Amino acid sequence: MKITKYKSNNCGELNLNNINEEVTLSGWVACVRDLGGMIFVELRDRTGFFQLVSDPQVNPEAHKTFEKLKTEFVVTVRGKITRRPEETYNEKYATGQVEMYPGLIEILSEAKTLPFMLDDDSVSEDIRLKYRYLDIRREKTLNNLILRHKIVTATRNYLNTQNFLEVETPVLINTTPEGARDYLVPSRVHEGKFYALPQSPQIFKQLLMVGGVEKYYQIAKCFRDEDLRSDRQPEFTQIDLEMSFVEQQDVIDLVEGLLVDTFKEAGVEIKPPFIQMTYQDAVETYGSDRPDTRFDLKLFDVTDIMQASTFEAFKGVIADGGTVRAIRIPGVANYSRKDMDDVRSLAISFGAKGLAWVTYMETGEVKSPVFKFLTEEQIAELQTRSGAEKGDIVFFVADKPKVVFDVLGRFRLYFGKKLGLIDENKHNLLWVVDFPMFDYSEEEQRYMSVHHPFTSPNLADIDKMETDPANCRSIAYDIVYNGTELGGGSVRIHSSEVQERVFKALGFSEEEVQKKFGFMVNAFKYGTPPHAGLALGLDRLVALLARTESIRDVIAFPKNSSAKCLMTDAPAEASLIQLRELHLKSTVTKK
RNA sequence: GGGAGCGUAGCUCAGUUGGUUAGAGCGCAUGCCUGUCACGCAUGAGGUCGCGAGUUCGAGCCUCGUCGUUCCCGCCA
Repeated sequence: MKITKYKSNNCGELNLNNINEEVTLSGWVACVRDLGGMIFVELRDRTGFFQLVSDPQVNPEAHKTFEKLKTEFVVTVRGKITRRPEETYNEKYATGQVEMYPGLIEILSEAKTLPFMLDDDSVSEDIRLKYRYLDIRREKTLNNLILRHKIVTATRNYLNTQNFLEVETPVLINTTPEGARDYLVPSRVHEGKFYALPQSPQIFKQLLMVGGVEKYYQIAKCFRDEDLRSDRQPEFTQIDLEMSFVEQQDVIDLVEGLLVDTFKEAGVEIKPPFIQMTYQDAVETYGSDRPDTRFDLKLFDVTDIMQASTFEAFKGVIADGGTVRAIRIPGVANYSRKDMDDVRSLAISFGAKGLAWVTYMETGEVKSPVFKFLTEEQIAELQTRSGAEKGDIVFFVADKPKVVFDVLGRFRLYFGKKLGLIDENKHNLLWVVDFPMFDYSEEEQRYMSVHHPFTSPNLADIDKMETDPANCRSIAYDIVYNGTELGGGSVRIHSSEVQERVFKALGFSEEEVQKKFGFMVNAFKYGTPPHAGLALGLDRLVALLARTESIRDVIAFPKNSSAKCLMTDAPAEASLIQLRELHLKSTVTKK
């Protein structure tokens, strides 16, 4: 390291190899142990802890300063590294065999008593966020930032080696017609007009492909004005990349290599190629487009059995285009009536209209409210198909396919967690491919893009865009890690004709297309390479590798769950002068 | 927008059926203590029980409202 006036070495890097070296250290006083005579001080910097000792008989001058020290004072010390008496070695610290009797000590900055103790892991998050600069002094928070840095560095190294160019795209752009709510920025120069902050650099990175960049990446800030969750912040970071002259598999190969390198930074070894599962398989088997395959509990189809039964409720659902699926939950046959009521409420809260079940009691008895509608053969077939054993319950949901898969998928996760079936040491990565192109929105009464409007349809399904949009597949893919969507991407449309057909299928008029995407459609008329790309959620990736629940833990200065910064109090009111300059008038009435 | 949980000392929490002066640990202050490393010992300071209203002879505790915070649903191409 470069030697400065304040530092010749880092605290955490000293050991027996440095004995007798004269060093200068600076840092924070983590702890003072005043024994009356001797005083022990733990000095902390980014790298770790180092013990200072003061003895009034060794150095009375320095000792006077030591007596003034309090927690979190910033000090600089100079002295010789010495070996601790062997019986006082501290195995807990890397520097536990050495210490220093400083010849010189200077207090660089005093500190008030902190509002919370740095070694207390149970301090509530709002206090840590209010004093985030103190929270960052905590080893855990700092380590998360260090891990994030390592992952970003590994990403840059990997992509640079693969000949990618890192290109910045603008932050002040136009609003995005599809997708999330935009953050708007009023224009001072253009009265009544607004920029928006990007939800992603999507259009720009595609235009970089038109521009011949061929391989682009960016550690890109993205903004979405939607309600927050522990894994969602209003501003977040994507590892965004795009490549020309490639197909889906080329992107997958590249990203698998990237993930190997980034996971390595967290000490996790993963081995591509990862499983590729179709969207349809994922949804039918796991009830989710981001299946957690760390545990089994697969859904299965019983539509045919119920169709052949005399259970009119289920038969009606099936006649209306519905389906009946089931899941076997092991070891819950002893559930009380109340437990079962809770499970039923859970199903209803997940969107089911009702819940049916078969209980395989420990005694061997098999009970179900639906047995009266079934023949012996059908009951036997149910057991064969479910593989149910004594102690299990098989749950059924009948509804529109979307509802059934969603409910049973959530059931699967709920019981997976509750019954402790999830092996936390697994690192299951998989690709979900063949996403549908469109999804019908009841609210908007039209088809919407499942991915985004620039996603290429599967060439085999291209004419379904007009004839059967619901069954038109796209060339879109998601990377899923332990049941979390880490990122996704697609092969993009590179033909302006196909792009116009997609816009039409989405219900955009020609005027709308010209107005919103005219520049893009035009750009594509000047020679566009086939291209594809993907974006990874950096915050989620780091949070998962740091084994923390919330992405706030891996962001230096995050917003709380109501999108507020507890440290700076942003967002805040703007002055009337500012508003006037921006041609804005608040509609909020003051209380 | 909806649902649930939480809010008592600087921090983390306890507080019985509504009943006298609201407690603990840590931190902080002062004193003692020469090999500590969660140093130890002693003494002490520290409270708008989030805020407002209501019920009651009496509210930290019950009711309503409100604010803050967390999680979930909706939302997040």
